[in-house]
Amino acid sequence: MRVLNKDVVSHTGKAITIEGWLHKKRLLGGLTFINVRDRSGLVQIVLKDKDEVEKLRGLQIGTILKVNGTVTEEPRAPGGVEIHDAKLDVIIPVAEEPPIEIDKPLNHKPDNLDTLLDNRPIGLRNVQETAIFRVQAKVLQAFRAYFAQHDFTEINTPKLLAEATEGGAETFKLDYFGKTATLAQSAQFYKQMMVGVFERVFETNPTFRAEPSATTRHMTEYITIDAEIGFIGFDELINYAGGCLLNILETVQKDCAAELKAWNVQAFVMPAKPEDIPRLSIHEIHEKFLKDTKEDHTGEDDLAPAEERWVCDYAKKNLGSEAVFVVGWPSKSKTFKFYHRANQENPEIADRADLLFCGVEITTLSMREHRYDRLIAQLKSNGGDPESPGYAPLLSVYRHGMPPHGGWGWGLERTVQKILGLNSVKEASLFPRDINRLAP
RNA sequence: GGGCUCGUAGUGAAGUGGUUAUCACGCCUCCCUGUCACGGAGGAGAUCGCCGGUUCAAGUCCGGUCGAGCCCGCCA
Repeated sequence: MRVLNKDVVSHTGKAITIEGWLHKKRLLGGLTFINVRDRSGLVQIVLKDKDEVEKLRGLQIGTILKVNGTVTEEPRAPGGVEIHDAKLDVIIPVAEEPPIEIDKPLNHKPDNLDTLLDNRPIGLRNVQETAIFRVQAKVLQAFRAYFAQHDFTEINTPKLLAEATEGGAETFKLDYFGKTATLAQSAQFYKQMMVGVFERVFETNPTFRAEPSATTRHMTEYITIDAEIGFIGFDELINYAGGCLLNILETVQKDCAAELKAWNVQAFVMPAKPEDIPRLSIHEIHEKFLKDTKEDHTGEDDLAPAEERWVCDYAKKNLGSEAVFVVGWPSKSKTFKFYHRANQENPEIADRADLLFCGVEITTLSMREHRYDRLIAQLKSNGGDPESPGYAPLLSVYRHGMPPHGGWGWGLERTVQKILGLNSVKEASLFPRDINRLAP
Protein backbone atom coordinates (compact mmCIF):
# COMPACT_ATOMS: atom_id res chain seq x y z
CA MET A 1 0.00 0.00 0.00
CA ARG A 2 1.60 3.20 -1.17
CA VAL A 3 1.85 6.15 1.22
CA LEU A 4 2.08 9.64 -0.27
CA ASN A 5 5.01 11.78 0.79
CA LYS A 6 2.76 14.35 2.44
CA ASP A 7 1.28 11.60 4.63
CA VAL A 8 4.58 10.07 5.72
CA VAL A 9 4.61 12.24 8.85
CA SER A 10 1.42 10.55 10.10
CA HIS A 11 3.04 7.09 9.90
CA THR A 12 5.83 7.71 12.39
CA GLY A 13 7.27 4.47 13.75
CA LYS A 14 5.64 2.35 11.06
CA ALA A 15 7.03 0.48 8.08
CA ILE A 16 5.70 2.01 4.87
CA THR A 17 6.14 1.97 1.10
CA ILE A 18 6.50 5.09 -1.01
CA GLU A 19 6.88 5.48 -4.76
CA GLY A 20 8.19 8.35 -6.79
CA TRP A 21 11.06 9.94 -8.67
CA LEU A 22 14.60 10.21 -7.40
CA HIS A 23 14.94 13.97 -6.93
CA LYS A 24 18.31 14.41 -5.24
CA LYS A 25 21.25 12.35 -4.00
CA ARG A 26 23.72 13.46 -1.32
CA LEU A 27 26.44 10.93 -0.57
CA LEU A 28 28.34 11.55 2.64
CA GLY A 29 30.35 8.34 2.77
CA GLY A 30 28.83 6.09 5.37
CA LEU A 31 25.57 8.02 5.14
CA THR A 32 23.51 8.85 2.07
CA PHE A 33 20.49 11.08 1.82
CA ILE A 34 18.11 10.89 -1.07
CA ASN A 35 14.93 12.81 -1.77
CA VAL A 36 12.01 11.20 -3.54
CA ARG A 37 9.37 13.31 -5.25
CA ASP A 38 5.76 12.33 -5.76
CA ARG A 39 2.68 14.36 -6.57
CA SER A 40 2.36 15.49 -2.98
CA GLY A 41 5.92 16.66 -2.41
CA LEU A 42 9.35 15.48 -1.30
CA VAL A 43 10.46 13.10 1.41
CA GLN A 44 13.96 12.34 2.70
CA ILE A 45 15.34 8.83 2.93
CA VAL A 46 18.50 7.88 4.83
CA LEU A 47 20.61 5.02 3.49
CA LYS A 48 23.36 3.41 5.57
CA ASP A 49 23.49 0.04 3.86
CA LYS A 50 26.24 0.16 1.19
CA ASP A 51 24.30 -2.32 -0.98
CA GLU A 52 21.30 0.01 -1.10
CA VAL A 53 23.46 2.99 -2.05
CA GLU A 54 25.13 0.87 -4.73
CA LYS A 55 21.73 0.31 -6.40
CA LEU A 56 21.75 4.02 -7.27
CA ARG A 57 25.21 4.09 -8.83
CA GLY A 58 25.05 5.79 -12.19
CA LEU A 59 21.34 6.47 -11.86
CA GLN A 60 20.16 10.01 -12.48
CA ILE A 61 17.46 12.25 -11.17
CA GLY A 62 14.18 10.96 -12.54
CA THR A 63 14.81 7.31 -11.69
CA ILE A 64 11.56 5.72 -10.54
CA LEU A 65 11.89 4.21 -7.09
CA LYS A 66 9.81 2.13 -4.73
CA VAL A 67 11.08 2.49 -1.18
CA ASN A 68 10.25 0.36 1.86
CA GLY A 69 11.36 1.70 5.21
CA THR A 70 10.50 2.88 8.66
CA VAL A 71 9.26 6.40 9.28
CA THR A 72 11.42 7.93 11.97
CA GLU A 73 11.03 11.17 13.80
CA GLU A 74 14.15 13.28 13.27
CA PRO A 75 14.34 16.99 14.07
CA ARG A 76 17.24 17.40 11.62
CA ALA A 77 15.16 16.12 8.72
CA PRO A 78 13.06 18.44 6.58
CA GLY A 79 9.50 18.13 7.83
CA GLY A 80 10.67 16.45 11.04
CA VAL A 81 10.51 12.87 9.71
CA GLU A 82 12.51 10.71 7.36
CA ILE A 83 12.61 7.09 6.25
CA HIS A 84 15.21 4.76 7.82
CA ASP A 85 16.37 1.22 7.08
CA ALA A 86 15.20 1.70 3.53
CA LYS A 87 15.13 -1.02 0.90
CA LEU A 88 15.20 0.42 -2.60
CA ASP A 89 13.46 -1.10 -5.57
CA VAL A 90 14.50 0.55 -8.83
CA ILE A 91 11.35 0.40 -10.98
CA ILE A 92 12.75 2.36 -13.91
CA PRO A 93 16.47 3.21 -13.96
CA VAL A 94 17.38 6.50 -15.62
CA ALA A 95 20.93 6.78 -16.97
CA GLU A 96 20.54 10.01 -18.93
CA GLU A 97 21.14 13.21 -17.00
CA PRO A 98 18.42 15.85 -17.23
CA PRO A 99 18.94 18.53 -19.89
CA ILE A 100 18.03 21.20 -17.38
CA GLU A 101 18.34 21.33 -13.63
CA ILE A 102 15.31 20.15 -11.74
CA ASP A 103 16.46 20.24 -8.14
CA LYS A 104 17.07 23.95 -7.82
CA PRO A 105 15.32 27.07 -9.16
CA LEU A 106 15.67 27.58 -12.89
CA ASN A 107 16.88 30.75 -14.51
CA HIS A 108 13.93 32.90 -15.59
CA LYS A 109 15.89 35.71 -17.18
CA PRO A 110 14.36 36.72 -20.53
CA ASP A 111 17.60 35.75 -22.29
CA ASN A 112 17.12 32.16 -21.14
CA LEU A 113 13.42 31.83 -21.89
CA ASP A 114 14.16 29.83 -25.02
CA THR A 115 16.14 27.19 -23.12
CA LEU A 116 13.50 27.10 -20.41
CA LEU A 117 10.77 26.42 -22.95
CA ASP A 118 12.76 24.07 -25.17
CA ASN A 119 13.33 21.81 -22.15
CA ARG A 120 9.80 22.18 -20.85
CA PRO A 121 8.82 18.50 -20.46
CA ILE A 122 11.61 17.91 -17.95
CA GLY A 123 11.97 21.45 -16.62
CA LEU A 124 8.40 21.39 -15.36
CA ARG A 125 9.49 18.71 -12.87
CA ASN A 126 11.41 21.42 -11.11
CA VAL A 127 9.34 22.12 -8.02
CA GLN A 128 9.50 25.86 -8.54
CA GLU A 129 8.16 25.48 -12.08
CA THR A 130 5.50 23.11 -10.83
CA ALA A 131 4.43 25.80 -8.37
CA ILE A 132 3.37 28.06 -11.26
CA PHE A 133 0.92 25.48 -12.49
CA ARG A 134 -0.34 24.53 -9.05
CA VAL A 135 -1.25 28.21 -8.70
CA GLN A 136 -2.84 28.16 -12.16
CA ALA A 137 -4.94 25.13 -11.20
CA LYS A 138 -5.96 26.91 -8.03
CA VAL A 139 -6.94 30.04 -9.96
CA LEU A 140 -9.16 27.87 -12.17
CA GLN A 141 -10.67 26.28 -9.07
CA ALA A 142 -11.35 29.72 -7.66
CA PHE A 143 -13.08 30.76 -10.89
CA ARG A 144 -15.25 27.65 -10.84
CA ALA A 145 -16.09 28.08 -7.17
CA TYR A 146 -17.06 31.70 -7.75
CA PHE A 147 -19.21 30.82 -10.73
CA ALA A 148 -20.86 27.94 -8.86
CA GLN A 149 -21.61 30.25 -5.97
CA HIS A 150 -23.38 32.62 -8.37
CA ASP A 151 -25.36 29.94 -10.16
CA PHE A 152 -23.50 29.81 -13.49
CA THR A 153 -23.56 26.82 -15.81
CA GLU A 154 -20.26 25.66 -17.27
CA ILE A 155 -20.35 25.16 -21.03
CA ASN A 156 -18.05 24.15 -23.87
CA THR A 157 -18.36 25.67 -27.31
CA PRO A 158 -16.67 24.72 -30.60
CA LYS A 159 -13.21 25.96 -31.49
CA LEU A 160 -13.43 24.87 -35.13
CA LEU A 161 -15.51 27.45 -36.93
CA ALA A 162 -16.67 27.94 -40.48
CA GLU A 163 -15.64 31.57 -40.65
CA ALA A 164 -14.46 34.47 -38.54
CA THR A 165 -17.18 36.95 -37.83
CA GLU A 166 -16.37 38.85 -34.68
CA GLY A 167 -13.74 40.95 -36.38
CA GLY A 168 -10.65 42.44 -34.82
CA ALA A 169 -8.11 39.75 -34.26
CA GLU A 170 -6.66 37.69 -37.08
CA THR A 171 -7.68 34.04 -37.19
CA PHE A 172 -5.83 30.88 -38.08
CA LYS A 173 -7.14 29.10 -41.15
CA LEU A 174 -6.93 25.41 -41.85
CA ASP A 175 -8.13 22.89 -44.35
CA TYR A 176 -11.37 21.21 -43.35
CA PHE A 177 -12.18 18.47 -45.85
CA GLY A 178 -11.56 20.86 -48.69
CA LYS A 179 -13.25 23.82 -47.06
CA THR A 180 -11.54 26.54 -45.02
CA ALA A 181 -12.12 26.44 -41.28
CA THR A 182 -10.87 28.91 -38.70
CA LEU A 183 -9.80 28.42 -35.11
CA ALA A 184 -11.97 30.31 -32.64
CA GLN A 185 -10.56 33.65 -31.58
CA SER A 186 -13.37 33.99 -29.06
CA ALA A 187 -16.42 32.17 -27.72
CA GLN A 188 -18.30 35.45 -27.89
CA PHE A 189 -21.28 34.53 -30.06
CA TYR A 190 -21.75 31.09 -28.57
CA LYS A 191 -21.77 32.26 -24.99
CA GLN A 192 -24.30 34.96 -25.89
CA MET A 193 -26.51 32.30 -27.48
CA MET A 194 -26.24 30.32 -24.26
CA VAL A 195 -27.43 33.29 -22.21
CA GLY A 196 -30.75 32.65 -23.97
CA VAL A 197 -30.64 29.14 -22.48
CA PHE A 198 -28.98 29.32 -19.07
CA GLU A 199 -28.87 33.07 -18.28
CA ARG A 200 -25.43 32.67 -16.71
CA VAL A 201 -22.68 30.69 -18.38
CA PHE A 202 -18.92 30.39 -18.27
CA GLU A 203 -16.30 28.54 -20.22
CA THR A 204 -12.57 27.97 -19.71
CA ASN A 205 -11.56 27.81 -23.31
CA PRO A 206 -8.53 27.83 -25.55
CA THR A 207 -8.44 30.88 -27.79
CA PHE A 208 -6.42 31.31 -30.96
CA ARG A 209 -5.09 34.59 -32.30
CA ALA A 210 -3.00 34.88 -35.44
CA GLU A 211 -1.66 38.30 -34.45
CA PRO A 212 2.06 38.71 -35.17
CA SER A 213 2.66 40.05 -31.66
CA ALA A 214 6.07 39.48 -30.12
CA THR A 215 5.69 40.73 -26.56
CA THR A 216 5.79 39.41 -23.00
CA ARG A 217 1.99 39.44 -22.82
CA HIS A 218 0.87 37.75 -26.03
CA MET A 219 0.58 34.16 -27.19
CA THR A 220 -1.12 32.72 -30.25
CA GLU A 221 -2.99 30.20 -28.08
CA TYR A 222 -4.15 31.01 -24.60
CA ILE A 223 -6.89 30.22 -22.13
CA THR A 224 -9.76 32.63 -21.69
CA ILE A 225 -12.23 32.40 -18.86
CA ASP A 226 -15.33 33.60 -20.62
CA ALA A 227 -18.42 34.59 -18.66
CA GLU A 228 -21.74 35.86 -19.91
CA ILE A 229 -24.60 36.97 -17.67
CA GLY A 230 -28.21 37.75 -18.50
CA PHE A 231 -30.49 40.20 -16.67
CA ILE A 232 -27.64 42.35 -15.48
CA GLY A 233 -26.54 46.00 -15.56
CA PHE A 234 -23.12 47.51 -16.17
CA ASP A 235 -22.35 48.35 -12.52
CA GLU A 236 -23.37 44.88 -11.41
CA LEU A 237 -21.19 43.33 -14.11
CA ILE A 238 -18.18 45.28 -12.89
CA ASN A 239 -18.93 44.18 -9.35
CA TYR A 240 -18.98 40.53 -10.41
CA ALA A 241 -15.58 40.90 -12.08
CA GLY A 242 -14.10 42.69 -9.07
CA GLY A 243 -15.53 40.06 -6.74
CA CYS A 244 -14.12 37.34 -8.93
CA LEU A 245 -10.60 38.78 -8.84
CA LEU A 246 -10.79 39.25 -5.08
CA ASN A 247 -11.92 35.65 -4.68
CA ILE A 248 -9.04 34.42 -6.82
CA LEU A 249 -6.44 36.37 -4.85
CA GLU A 250 -7.84 35.32 -1.50
CA THR A 251 -8.03 31.67 -2.54
CA VAL A 252 -4.48 31.65 -3.84
CA GLN A 253 -3.14 33.40 -0.75
CA LYS A 254 -4.91 30.90 1.47
CA ASP A 255 -4.19 27.68 -0.43
CA CYS A 256 -0.88 28.36 -2.20
CA ALA A 257 1.26 29.83 0.56
CA ALA A 258 4.25 27.61 -0.29
CA GLU A 259 4.01 28.37 -4.00
CA LEU A 260 3.79 32.13 -3.41
CA LYS A 261 6.76 31.91 -1.08
CA ALA A 262 8.77 30.04 -3.72
CA TRP A 263 8.23 33.00 -6.02
CA ASN A 264 8.76 35.56 -3.30
CA VAL A 265 5.28 37.02 -3.72
CA GLN A 266 4.21 39.66 -1.22
CA ALA A 267 0.62 39.95 0.05
CA PHE A 268 -1.67 41.57 -2.51
CA VAL A 269 -2.98 45.08 -2.05
CA MET A 270 -6.62 44.68 -3.01
CA PRO A 271 -9.81 46.41 -1.87
CA ALA A 272 -13.25 44.75 -1.99
CA LYS A 273 -13.75 46.42 -5.35
CA PRO A 274 -11.11 48.13 -7.52
CA GLU A 275 -11.69 51.78 -8.49
CA ASP A 276 -13.12 52.87 -11.81
CA ILE A 277 -10.82 55.29 -13.58
CA PRO A 278 -11.87 56.98 -16.82
CA ARG A 279 -9.55 56.21 -19.69
CA LEU A 280 -9.09 59.85 -20.69
CA SER A 281 -8.06 60.89 -17.22
CA ILE A 282 -5.34 58.23 -17.35
CA HIS A 283 -4.06 59.77 -20.59
CA GLU A 284 -4.17 63.16 -18.94
CA ILE A 285 -2.46 62.37 -15.65
CA HIS A 286 0.03 60.11 -17.34
CA GLU A 287 1.02 62.79 -19.82
CA LYS A 288 1.33 65.26 -16.98
CA PHE A 289 3.46 62.73 -15.18
CA LEU A 290 5.68 62.24 -18.21
CA LYS A 291 5.95 66.01 -18.85
CA ASP A 292 8.79 66.49 -21.27
CA THR A 293 9.78 62.84 -21.51
CA LYS A 294 8.38 61.87 -24.88
CA GLU A 295 9.34 58.21 -24.78
CA ASP A 296 5.78 56.94 -24.78
CA HIS A 297 3.12 57.24 -27.39
CA THR A 298 -0.41 57.74 -26.13
CA GLY A 299 -2.88 55.82 -28.24
CA GLU A 300 -6.00 57.57 -29.51
CA ASP A 301 -8.46 54.80 -28.73
CA ASP A 302 -6.55 52.61 -26.36
CA LEU A 303 -4.11 52.74 -23.49
CA ALA A 304 -0.45 52.38 -24.35
CA PRO A 305 1.28 49.51 -22.52
CA ALA A 306 3.32 52.06 -20.59
CA GLU A 307 0.09 53.69 -19.41
CA GLU A 308 -1.29 50.36 -18.23
CA ARG A 309 1.83 49.75 -16.19
CA TRP A 310 1.85 53.28 -14.89
CA VAL A 311 -1.79 53.45 -13.80
CA CYS A 312 -1.49 50.19 -11.83
CA ASP A 313 1.56 51.52 -10.08
CA TYR A 314 -0.34 54.74 -9.39
CA ALA A 315 -3.35 52.82 -8.05
CA LYS A 316 -1.22 50.67 -5.79
CA LYS A 317 0.43 53.70 -4.22
CA ASN A 318 -2.54 56.05 -4.10
CA LEU A 319 -5.68 53.90 -4.12
CA GLY A 320 -4.54 50.83 -2.18
CA SER A 321 -5.23 48.53 -5.11
CA GLU A 322 -3.17 46.53 -7.58
CA ALA A 323 -6.18 46.46 -9.88
CA VAL A 324 -8.25 49.16 -11.56
CA PHE A 325 -11.18 49.23 -13.91
CA VAL A 326 -10.58 51.51 -16.85
CA VAL A 327 -13.89 52.91 -18.06
CA GLY A 328 -14.96 55.59 -20.50
CA TRP A 329 -14.19 53.79 -23.76
CA PRO A 330 -15.47 55.60 -26.85
CA SER A 331 -18.39 54.16 -28.81
CA LYS A 332 -17.19 55.84 -32.01
CA SER A 333 -14.06 53.77 -32.37
CA LYS A 334 -12.83 50.55 -33.86
CA THR A 335 -12.50 49.23 -30.33
CA PHE A 336 -16.31 49.36 -30.14
CA LYS A 337 -17.54 46.05 -31.53
CA PHE A 338 -20.97 45.83 -33.13
CA TYR A 339 -22.32 43.75 -30.22
CA HIS A 340 -21.19 46.28 -27.59
CA ARG A 341 -23.75 48.57 -25.98
CA ALA A 342 -23.41 52.33 -25.72
CA ASN A 343 -24.18 54.04 -22.44
CA GLN A 344 -27.79 55.19 -22.14
CA GLU A 345 -27.04 58.64 -20.69
CA ASN A 346 -23.90 59.26 -22.70
CA PRO A 347 -24.02 57.42 -26.04
CA GLU A 348 -20.48 58.59 -26.87
CA ILE A 349 -19.24 56.15 -24.24
CA ALA A 350 -19.43 52.35 -24.28
CA ASP A 351 -20.61 50.31 -21.31
CA ARG A 352 -17.22 48.68 -21.21
CA ALA A 353 -14.40 48.33 -18.70
CA ASP A 354 -10.92 46.85 -18.82
CA LEU A 355 -9.63 45.28 -15.64
CA LEU A 356 -5.94 46.03 -15.24
CA PHE A 357 -3.99 43.99 -12.69
CA CYS A 358 -0.35 44.62 -11.81
CA GLY A 359 0.25 46.56 -15.00
CA VAL A 360 -1.51 44.46 -17.61
CA GLU A 361 -5.03 44.05 -18.95
CA ILE A 362 -6.40 40.74 -17.71
CA THR A 363 -10.07 41.22 -18.53
CA THR A 364 -12.24 43.12 -20.95
CA LEU A 365 -15.90 43.25 -19.94
CA SER A 366 -18.85 44.93 -21.57
CA MET A 367 -22.58 45.11 -21.80
CA ARG A 368 -23.91 43.71 -25.05
CA GLU A 369 -26.53 45.41 -27.15
CA HIS A 370 -29.58 43.22 -26.53
CA ARG A 371 -32.07 45.06 -28.78
CA TYR A 372 -32.29 43.44 -32.20
CA ASP A 373 -32.85 46.59 -34.26
CA ARG A 374 -29.96 48.47 -32.68
CA LEU A 375 -27.72 45.43 -33.00
CA ILE A 376 -28.48 45.22 -36.74
CA ALA A 377 -27.82 48.95 -37.11
CA GLN A 378 -24.48 48.67 -35.32
CA LEU A 379 -23.52 45.62 -37.33
CA LYS A 380 -24.21 47.47 -40.58
CA SER A 381 -22.36 50.61 -39.52
CA ASN A 382 -19.37 48.43 -38.62
CA GLY A 383 -19.38 47.10 -42.18
CA GLY A 384 -20.96 43.76 -41.29
CA ASP A 385 -23.58 42.06 -43.44
CA PRO A 386 -26.57 40.81 -41.42
CA GLU A 387 -27.33 38.39 -44.26
CA SER A 388 -23.96 36.67 -43.83
CA PRO A 389 -24.42 33.07 -42.63
CA GLY A 390 -21.79 33.68 -39.95
CA TYR A 391 -24.14 36.01 -38.10
CA ALA A 392 -27.32 34.01 -38.55
CA PRO A 393 -27.11 31.85 -35.40
CA LEU A 394 -26.37 34.84 -33.18
CA LEU A 395 -29.02 37.06 -34.74
CA SER A 396 -31.65 34.33 -34.45
CA VAL A 397 -31.44 34.27 -30.65
CA TYR A 398 -32.02 38.01 -30.55
CA ARG A 399 -35.27 37.57 -32.44
CA HIS A 400 -36.36 34.99 -29.88
CA GLY A 401 -35.72 37.11 -26.81
CA MET A 402 -32.43 38.25 -25.32
CA PRO A 403 -32.36 40.00 -21.96
CA PRO A 404 -29.92 42.80 -21.14
CA HIS A 405 -26.65 40.95 -20.75
CA GLY A 406 -22.94 41.37 -20.53
CA GLY A 407 -19.81 39.41 -19.83
CA TRP A 408 -16.08 39.16 -20.02
CA GLY A 409 -13.09 37.40 -21.45
CA TRP A 410 -10.40 36.90 -18.83
CA GLY A 411 -6.83 35.85 -19.61
CA LEU A 412 -5.81 32.94 -17.37
CA GLU A 413 -2.08 32.97 -18.10
CA ARG A 414 -1.79 36.74 -17.70
CA THR A 415 -3.51 36.47 -14.32
CA VAL A 416 -1.09 33.80 -13.11
CA GLN A 417 1.86 35.69 -14.61
CA LYS A 418 0.97 38.78 -12.62
CA ILE A 419 0.14 36.92 -9.41
CA LEU A 420 3.62 35.38 -9.40
CA GLY A 421 5.46 38.34 -10.89
CA LEU A 422 6.71 36.43 -13.93
CA ASN A 423 8.41 38.36 -16.72
CA SER A 424 6.45 36.80 -19.52
CA VAL A 425 3.00 35.31 -19.94
CA LYS A 426 4.74 32.39 -21.65
CA GLU A 427 6.23 31.33 -18.32
CA ALA A 428 2.65 30.81 -17.11
CA SER A 429 1.81 28.44 -19.96
CA LEU A 430 2.86 24.77 -19.84
CA PHE A 431 3.66 24.68 -23.55
CA PRO A 432 3.32 28.20 -24.90
CA ARG A 433 2.63 29.01 -28.52
CA ASP A 434 3.84 32.24 -30.06
CA ILE A 435 4.76 33.52 -33.49
CA ASN A 436 7.99 31.50 -33.43
CA ARG A 437 7.17 28.56 -31.20
CA LEU A 438 5.01 25.59 -32.12
CA ALA A 439 6.83 22.99 -30.01
CA PRO A 440 7.22 21.26 -27.63
C1' G B 1 6.01 44.56 -39.54
C1' G B 2 9.79 48.58 -37.20
C1' G B 3 13.76 49.58 -33.59
C1' C B 4 17.35 47.93 -30.07
C1' U B 5 20.12 43.94 -27.69
C1' C B 6 22.17 39.06 -27.41
C1' G B 7 24.19 33.94 -29.42
C1' U B 8 30.91 30.73 -25.58
C1' A B 9 30.64 22.67 -22.68
C1' G B 10 24.16 19.62 -20.77
C1' U B 11 22.79 24.44 -17.66
C1' G B 12 24.17 29.45 -16.10
C1' A B 13 28.01 32.88 -16.75
C1' A B 14 33.45 35.42 -17.55
C1' G B 15 36.63 36.51 -21.45
C1' U B 16 41.69 43.97 -22.96
C1' G B 17 42.86 41.38 -31.32
C1' G B 18 48.05 37.67 -28.93
C1' U B 19 50.22 30.46 -25.50
C1' U B 20 46.50 24.89 -24.55
C1' A B 21 39.28 29.61 -24.14
C1' U B 22 38.10 30.61 -17.68
C1' C B 23 34.53 29.77 -13.64
C1' A B 24 30.10 27.71 -11.16
C1' C B 25 26.21 23.91 -11.36
C1' G B 26 25.51 19.10 -13.40
C1' C B 27 28.23 14.39 -14.93
C1' C B 28 32.41 10.36 -13.91
C1' U B 29 36.29 8.30 -10.18
C1' C B 30 37.96 8.46 -5.13
C1' C B 31 37.45 10.31 0.23
C1' C B 32 33.71 11.76 3.74
C1' U B 33 27.93 9.40 9.40
C1' G B 34 23.36 14.66 9.55
C1' U B 35 23.20 16.52 4.53
C1' C B 36 19.17 19.64 2.81
C1' A B 37 22.56 24.72 -3.09
C1' C B 38 26.67 19.16 1.77
C1' G B 39 32.13 19.36 1.74
C1' G B 40 37.19 17.77 -0.28
C1' A B 41 40.72 15.74 -4.30
C1' G B 42 41.00 14.48 -9.35
C1' G B 43 38.74 13.87 -14.41
C1' A B 44 35.75 14.09 -18.90
C1' G B 45 32.90 17.47 -21.57
C1' A B 46 33.33 23.50 -26.46
C1' U B 47 34.18 22.62 -34.22
C1' C B 48 32.99 30.18 -29.18
C1' G B 49 25.31 29.71 -33.91
C1' C B 50 26.67 29.56 -39.33
C1' C B 51 29.20 31.80 -43.83
C1' G B 52 32.51 35.27 -45.57
C1' G B 53 35.95 39.48 -44.84
C1' U B 54 39.94 42.60 -42.32
C1' U B 55 44.64 41.16 -39.87
C1' C B 56 50.98 38.18 -39.00
C1' A B 57 47.01 36.68 -35.53
C1' A B 58 39.59 36.81 -34.56
C1' G B 59 35.41 34.09 -29.23
C1' U B 60 36.84 39.44 -29.61
C1' C B 61 36.68 43.93 -35.31
C1' C B 62 33.47 44.34 -40.12
C1' G B 63 29.51 42.36 -43.51
C1' G B 64 25.85 38.79 -44.30
C1' U B 65 22.80 34.87 -42.52
C1' C B 66 20.11 31.90 -38.96
C1' G B 67 18.19 31.80 -34.03
C1' A B 68 16.59 34.23 -29.56
C1' G B 69 15.11 38.29 -26.23
C1' C B 70 13.05 43.15 -25.17
C1' C B 71 10.31 47.51 -26.61
C1' C B 72 6.88 49.56 -30.14
C1' G B 73 2.96 48.56 -33.62
C1' C B 74 -1.12 45.21 -33.99
C1' C B 75 -4.06 42.64 -30.51
C1' A B 76 -6.56 40.55 -25.56
